[in-house]
Amino acid sequence: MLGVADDERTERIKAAIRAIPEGFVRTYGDIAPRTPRLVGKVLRDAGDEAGLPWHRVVRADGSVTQGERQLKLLRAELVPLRPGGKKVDLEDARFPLPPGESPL
DNA sequence: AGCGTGACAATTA
DNA sequence: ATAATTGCCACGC
Repeated sequence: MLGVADDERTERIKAAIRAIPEGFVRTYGDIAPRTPRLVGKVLRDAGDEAGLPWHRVVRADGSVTQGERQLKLLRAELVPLRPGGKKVDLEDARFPLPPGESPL
């Protein structure tokens, strides 16, 4: 079995990330208002090839965690960036909360 | 139980 | 706008 028992918290986070459509982003705090660091841990543990759109997860101020590598992926998906191109325009790119996934 | 660490967030200077 | 500080909470040893 490849995927084994991820904790419910971890699984919930993965699902939330997977739910981000192309062209949009969500912040760590939006996914887990109380434990944004858990999200980072999950992403790091998952790796770049985990099937998760990790590049669509950005910080609360619109800055990205993985630098140019992530920015390139975001630009490729037409994600609205702020002048300067270093941060995401959250006002336009932030994906609304999908039904069924309410933050604690 | 304590201690250190972290793909964070909000505040203050 | 950048840097430093504090708060937060979950994980691993």
